[in-house]
Amino acid sequence: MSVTIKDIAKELGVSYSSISRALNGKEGVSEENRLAIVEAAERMGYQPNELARGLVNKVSNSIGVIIPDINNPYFGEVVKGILDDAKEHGYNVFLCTTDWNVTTEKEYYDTLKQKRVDGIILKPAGKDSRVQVQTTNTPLLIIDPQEDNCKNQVVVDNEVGGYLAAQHLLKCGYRTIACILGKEDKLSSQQRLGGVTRALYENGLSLDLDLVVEGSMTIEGGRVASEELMRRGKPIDAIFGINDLIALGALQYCTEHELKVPEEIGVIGYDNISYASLPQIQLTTVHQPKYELGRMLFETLLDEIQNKDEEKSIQIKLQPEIMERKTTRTI
Amino acid sequence: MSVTIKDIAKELGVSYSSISRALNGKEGVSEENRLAIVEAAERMGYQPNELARGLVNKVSNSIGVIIPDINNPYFGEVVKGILDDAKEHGYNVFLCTTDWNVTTEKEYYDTLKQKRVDGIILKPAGKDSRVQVQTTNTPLLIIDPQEDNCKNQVVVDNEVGGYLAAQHLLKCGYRTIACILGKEDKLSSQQRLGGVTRALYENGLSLDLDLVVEGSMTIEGGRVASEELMRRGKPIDAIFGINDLIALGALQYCTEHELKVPEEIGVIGYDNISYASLPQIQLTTVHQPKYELGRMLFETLLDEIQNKDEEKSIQIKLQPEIMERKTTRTI
DNA sequence: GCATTCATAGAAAACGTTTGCTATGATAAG
DNA sequence: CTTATCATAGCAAACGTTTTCTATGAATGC
Repeated sequence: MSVTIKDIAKELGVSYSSISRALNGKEGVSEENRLAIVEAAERMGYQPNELARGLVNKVSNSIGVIIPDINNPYFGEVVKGILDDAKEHGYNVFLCTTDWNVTTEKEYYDTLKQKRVDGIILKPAGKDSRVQVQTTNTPLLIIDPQEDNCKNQVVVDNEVGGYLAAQHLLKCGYRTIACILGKEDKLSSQQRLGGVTRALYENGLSLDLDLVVEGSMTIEGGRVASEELMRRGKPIDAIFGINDLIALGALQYCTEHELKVPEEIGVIGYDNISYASLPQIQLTTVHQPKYELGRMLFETLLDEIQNKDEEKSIQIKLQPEIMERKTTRTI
Repeated sequence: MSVTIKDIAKELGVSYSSISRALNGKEGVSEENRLAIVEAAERMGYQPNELARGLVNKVSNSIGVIIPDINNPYFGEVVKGILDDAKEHGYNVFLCTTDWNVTTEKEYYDTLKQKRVDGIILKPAGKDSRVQVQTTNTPLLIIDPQEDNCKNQVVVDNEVGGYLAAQHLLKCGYRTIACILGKEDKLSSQQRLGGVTRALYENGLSLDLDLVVEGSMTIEGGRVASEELMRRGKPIDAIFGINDLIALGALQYCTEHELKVPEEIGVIGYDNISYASLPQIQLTTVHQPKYELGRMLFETLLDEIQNKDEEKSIQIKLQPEIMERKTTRTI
């Protein structure tokens, strides 16, 4: 079908080893021949077959990215970071979305390995993710890893993020803080909740577990969880949504029930997705450097791909920061 | 490194053709052997090398998707549709984003072809997209194609969408309509503008070209374009943003300049991204069936992949619909 | 003028599959 | 009992590259 190295060889009457050498810039081919070869390749529209190259080189120059939800802007931006960095290094990326389903995750994981990707970046779909880190010889980089025993790690500090959120709410004068955790991402939720607890503790307060609920990590999930929260009948000063979508849902609940934000109730989110800064929204939130995270994830994975055997371990911890806007009162 | 068909063959003392046949469910291998083979493959953790399979079968079971911007929720949802449908058919997808840059587009296009993807879905990065449709033997499906001469086509009717938008504004009593087109996507912009013109014409009005500006297809782009529009000093009843992001930017401009929406000025968008329905936003817009579009795009591409030679042509036209919300007044 | 070095170029094996062809042995048909 | 049929299984080529090894001839050194 398409033109191969052999076609060029036939055309020029040289061996195909020479073609390969010329096109890959290796030595062992005269300048004269090299010129003729690249000219012919150009003219004939030769495009190297990466399947064949991959087979012999044991390298595919592609990676897989498995995330729960591409329509959550948080992942959108992380993916964009990965994509840009990957392109700069000559890699293509297979995008896979799991909808927080561990079975789907495993299926994608297996097909990616069969495609012989050089590495995989994975945000686990659940606590009981079936993907075994140790089993694999394909480098695997986990986003928000469960254990600290991962060789390489790039994270945005969840505990600090939770701490910052609670600290800010307290500073604004909110006392009783409710939290809506993400039922799909219990690990991050717990880490952030840990930070909240610490902030409360430092201020002589403690977390009321009746005010901690779980919701789906979507706008609708946040709205539903807010209902659940209010149904418990306890007074609430402020709501901490474990991500901006949930916080947006809480905001929606407040609008629908004519609760004045930020006067009667404060709302804070997490992630700082772009819509949080719209003038109509102005959601106070905890900023995560999403795009940078994406880039660092790829850089780290690449390092692992290139130095597979080395024992070096990379541990990068990015810092979240508070974005004060209009859904929390200013004192 | 990883276990191959030959390893299994050695383990069981059979030829590797038998392994291949057994694992692919082909006939020519006894039931007894088949059982032993699948058992051994399972036990040894065999994972077929898709690079090798692809090389001989001339099929990679992967496609490429080239879009301008994954963080525009419109593309996010289209991609999700493609992803889901692709998965159901055993395909993986390479995601590529161009940032509306035709050079980047061409680079991605070439590497995808080198990766021997079975097909490509492409939203052109610009009018002078360097990707030649005819040159290729890799099936290529264009989103919003320029010419009508494409063999296969799946579109959401842009002309009708523009018509619906203008029709709605007129129905609400807005007369002088300004349009913010997308400078990156002139083609869709023009098609939608055509619909606007028709609606105006049918109502005895005509389009004032002084009220047509171009902006970047982002929220900020919409805000900037609104400034430009207002600077022209002509009275404006309503603004039609060529996508929701631009409309959101226009809305932002209105908020900042204390223009009352929808009383003093109406705003309508296009796409119906999920954020448009937030209670704080309530953007009137033209709905596009994005997810369904994604699925149909893949279905159509798949058809082209499987019946490459057939002369059959697929033409699917999906219909947009108006979503009345709060940024246009009700009469 | 001969031996040595060196750059260039070709032959062939390898990567991990699939598949057409051939060989084997058993069974069925005459 | 011989021949034809058939299911099973192995061999080897092919897919399009890269790379090691070897061969060739020119240039160099003595």
